[in-house]
Amino acid sequence: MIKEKVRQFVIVALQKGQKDGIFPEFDYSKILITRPETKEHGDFSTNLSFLLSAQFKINPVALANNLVEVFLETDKEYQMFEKIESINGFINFRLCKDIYFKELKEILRKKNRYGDSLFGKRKKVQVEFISANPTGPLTVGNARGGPFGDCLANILQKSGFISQKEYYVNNSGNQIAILGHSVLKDELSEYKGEYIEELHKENEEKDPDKAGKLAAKMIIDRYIRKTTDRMNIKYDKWFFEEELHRSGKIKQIINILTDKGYTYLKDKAFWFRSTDFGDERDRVLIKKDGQPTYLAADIAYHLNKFQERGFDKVINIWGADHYGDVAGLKAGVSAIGFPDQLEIILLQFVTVIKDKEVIKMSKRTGTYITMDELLDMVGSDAAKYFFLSRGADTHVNFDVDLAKQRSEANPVFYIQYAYARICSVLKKTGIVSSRFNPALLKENIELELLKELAVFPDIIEDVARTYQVQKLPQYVLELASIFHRLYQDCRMIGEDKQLTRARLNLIKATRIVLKEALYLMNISAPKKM
RNA sequence: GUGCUCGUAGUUUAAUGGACAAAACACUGGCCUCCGGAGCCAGGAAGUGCUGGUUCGACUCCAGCCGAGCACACCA
Repeated sequence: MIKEKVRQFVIVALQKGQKDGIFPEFDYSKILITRPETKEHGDFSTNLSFLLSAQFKINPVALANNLVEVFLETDKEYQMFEKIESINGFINFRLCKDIYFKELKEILRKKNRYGDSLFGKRKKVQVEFISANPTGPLTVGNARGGPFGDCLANILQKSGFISQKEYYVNNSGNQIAILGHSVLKDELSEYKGEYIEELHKENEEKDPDKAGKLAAKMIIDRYIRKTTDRMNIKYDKWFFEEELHRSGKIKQIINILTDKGYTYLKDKAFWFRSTDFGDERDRVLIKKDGQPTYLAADIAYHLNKFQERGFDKVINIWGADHYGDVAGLKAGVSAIGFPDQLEIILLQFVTVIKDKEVIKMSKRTGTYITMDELLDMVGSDAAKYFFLSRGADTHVNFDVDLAKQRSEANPVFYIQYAYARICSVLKKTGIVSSRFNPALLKENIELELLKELAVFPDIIEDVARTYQVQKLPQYVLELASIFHRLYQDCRMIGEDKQLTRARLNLIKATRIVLKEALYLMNISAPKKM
């Protein structure tokens, strides 16, 4: 990664300066290497002088000037930079073009493995997402976690983790009984909607529990799975809660917690002392009617994840309505000996607006917009891009009436168009020799594209580190934009054979990165549109 | 009432405490005898809910207030 090379250079130069007695000891981990917003500020810049000035009470601007001299001196040996200068206390670096030319060859050589890293150290990580209750079709709100979890798992895999995708099916407990009653349409019926009508017609069971279980199975197969299939999400495993009850795992977890002394009996219920692990109140494991709670099953489920299946890390992507459960489950996971290995990402709710009114989503009242309806309206790629490009904490607004109209202008098509254009040019020219002289790429826009391509590995690692998935769609949009500008300004296939070959290799590299980024987002990369 | 999340151009969203707040859509004007016009160029448009504070520097951190969503179960 080019950014890391810059960081290493800065550290080496600093150490040299310290040896010469120019600078005092300093914590290098605080050094920030960033890409400036404007090109005039170079390829990378550092806040180093501000850090040092705060710590040692020196004027940052003067310090920056000194640092530049030290850097320039060090660079005589390394020959990495075209320009190092200080502006307003920032130190800006412009790298030699050779570095980028080498990176271009690297992309062409590594192909779709460009951006792969060992960041994850082959640790096993599980990403669990959507996991909506099997009591109805996926709503737009439920489905937000789909693209997010899918993309995050893909990026973690690319970053050297062994990642798996899982859907947890809560096919036990009260809600399944209620679903049964709803299918039977008796006086305890609650869920409403077309799918209930359909299940009601087909149902032959008399017993509400059995009817509910069967209905849940059908809802998974017929509705939920169909929707995840339409989004092309491939789960490694669908885990059924029922399994935990059947195999006695819940009893086991209660025994484990009891043996460790974290449980007690109160008001005829059996409690988990979760306050020992930072929770604000204790939680019930077994209700006074003898039935285990959802939490008991969930802790058992996580014991299975960590102990039986050996995941080093588990990332659960939940809707924000489950906020109240986070502390309880984290306490449970800590109690069974896996503290700090569970991450829970909460996705804020999607507000659906129709006819300028906010629709309250509820499967019980039957008012909701299903993900399938959204997919019918805008298609899978546009829907995925829409959700992916927003941060987890954002309260997304989704206007159904604008969806269709907006979808035609969805940036995803702009990105796919860039990909299709490249494919079209390369199809026209046939096989392109990989022997070319990158130094012929002299136009500013060519260099700009080259620099943007070289950022891809940074973006991947950044997402793997922060889970800020929206950085990837943003990056690809920028990349596509630079390509379109290049395409407008420069002829790819021209008189000059050498230049043509260099340019074709440049767009070949662009195609590699675009394709990989689209793959990670699970968005299609059409050769023709 | 308490806790969590959020409040940024007309709209939908970006912005590890860093440079003049960035894009897309919409709007206005322009660009193909030439590799795909689903494209390109130019322009107007917010100073980040409000009031203070911390800092060399705040959309970002802190306090208070206003507004929105969610949660505060022996439901899942």
